[in-house]
Order: sequence, then C-alpha cells, then structure tokens
Amino acid sequence: MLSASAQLDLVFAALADPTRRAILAMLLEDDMAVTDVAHPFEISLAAVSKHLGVLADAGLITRERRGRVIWCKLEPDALRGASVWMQAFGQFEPLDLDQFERFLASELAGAETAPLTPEEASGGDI
Amino acid sequence: MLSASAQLDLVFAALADPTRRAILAMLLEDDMAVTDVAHPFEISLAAVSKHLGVLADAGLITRERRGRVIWCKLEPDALRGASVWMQAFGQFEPLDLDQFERFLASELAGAETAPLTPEEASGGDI
DNA sequence: GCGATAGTCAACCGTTTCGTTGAATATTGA
DNA sequence: TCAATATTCAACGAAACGGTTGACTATCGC
Repeated sequence: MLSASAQLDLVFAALADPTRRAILAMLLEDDMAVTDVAHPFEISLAAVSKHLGVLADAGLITRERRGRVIWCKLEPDALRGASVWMQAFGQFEPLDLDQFERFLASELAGAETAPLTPEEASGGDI
Repeated sequence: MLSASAQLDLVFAALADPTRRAILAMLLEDDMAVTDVAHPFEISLAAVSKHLGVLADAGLITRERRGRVIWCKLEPDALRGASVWMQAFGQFEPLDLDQFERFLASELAGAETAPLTPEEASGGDI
C-alpha cells in the first residue's frame, strides 16, 4: 500500500491533465464504457485507455469488465486525502454549487461539442 | 491571462510533487527566504529555486526581493479554483482540522529531520 | 467457426520534468 | 574596492509523459 504522500502524488498528477479532468466530469454523470468515454475526444482509443489507467492507478476510478465491455466508475473517495490537504491552505467558504455546475458544464460542453485537440487539451480554453 | 482550465493544470501539476507540497507546508507557518526554504532538503539550491518557480507560475506563492534576499510568501487564494473543482466530486464532510494538523506535522517532520532523498521524494513515506 | 466489436499491449517519438554542475548577477559589509 | 552571500541562469542527462500505430486478446452474434 502506498504512503499518504505517494497517494497524493498520483491523485494530483492525475488531475493535472485537462483530458483526465474532463473524463472525471463525464463519469460524474454516469458510469461509462471505455469506448464511450473516448468518443468526445480527438485522441486515439489507446491514448484514452492510458488516461483511464492513470486515473485507476490514482484510485479515482475503477474498471469492471462485463462481457466485452469495460465499465468505468468514478471513485470520489480517492479525492478525500487531496481535498483535506488543500482545504487547510485556504479556509475557503463552503462550496458554491451553482458556480461549480456552471464551470463543470463548460468543461463538459468543451469535451462534447468540440473535442479537445492536443493544443486545447494542454492549454486551451476548454 | 490563463484560462481556468490551464490554471488548474498548473496548480495540480505543482501540487503533484512532494517536495513542493512540503515547501507549501513550510510557508504556511511563515514567509521564508529561498535559502531557508532549501535548507531541509537534500537537493541543490538551484533545484529548490526551480520548484519555487513552478509554485510561482501556478500562483501558489509570490516572491519579493528585499536586498539580496528573496522572500517567499504563500498565496492560498490560488488553491480556490482547484478546491472548488475537487469538492463537488465528493461532497465531503467538513475538514477535520486535528487530523490535518497531524498529517501536516508528519510532512514537516519528514522535511526537517530527515531531508528528502530523491527516492523518498518520489515514493517514500514522508 | 468467423467476422465484428471492445479494449489493451508494445514499441516508438518528441516534449517536459527533475535533478545536476558551473558560471553569472546582485547586494551587502568591511 | 573586494570578498562573501543570495539567487538565478544555462547547459546537460535520465526518466516520465502524452501521443501515435500496429498487433494482440477477448467476447459477442450469426
């Protein structure tokens, strides 16, 4: 089992990529098959599979094979340690859920209607 | 100005390194000179200076020259966007400050009494 | 059994990251 | 002015990252 610090390394590194954050946002709505996760993005299925591997290694998702389809499921508990770490640096007021919904919608809209190009994924205004 | 997504990239990437997290924890206690920040770590001063550059690029710290000393100051507001992003994935209960204090103490103790070797920094039980 | 579908694996490539070392710059204090 | 102090810069190397392509495995439906 990983140390708490090594676990944080994996979680934060996983979150540092916009494609992976978009995947998490998609999975927030419902479990999805790998192919369906990949659909909005311009990158190859293999690349998405790698991203899912990174997310799984960080514990942020689990994957379960049913027949020939592998279902991806969000595991929000993996964010707990990271969230605890971050919170104490800011003493932020409680989350404004409306604001977050809008932000999330913009990330999802970016993924679904105009798939991430590599440029957009690394620096664009998704 | 960076897009919200690009800003998250920088912040999460900055947090993905245990040395940088240890630096942030040190700055949580007080502003520090670069040399003093570097002191607990085994790596070179230049390496620490680079870490500080990464943290500054992410907006997590600011640096101000006073004489020949550069003072580093934590900027917790830079964590707000990342915190908002994360919170909605978990709906976590309010932060347990005692638990966090203990965790933070262990990270600081690790940095101060047994400086990070490269091995420890990347996977060790700091 | 066979073709189609779902997904991973392996090898490769260009870029970024994290560390090093040595030189350069800026400021201080004598 | 000069040596010491504080910090960054530049060049380098090893390893990791994010992408590609082609081959492979597993399962479904006929």
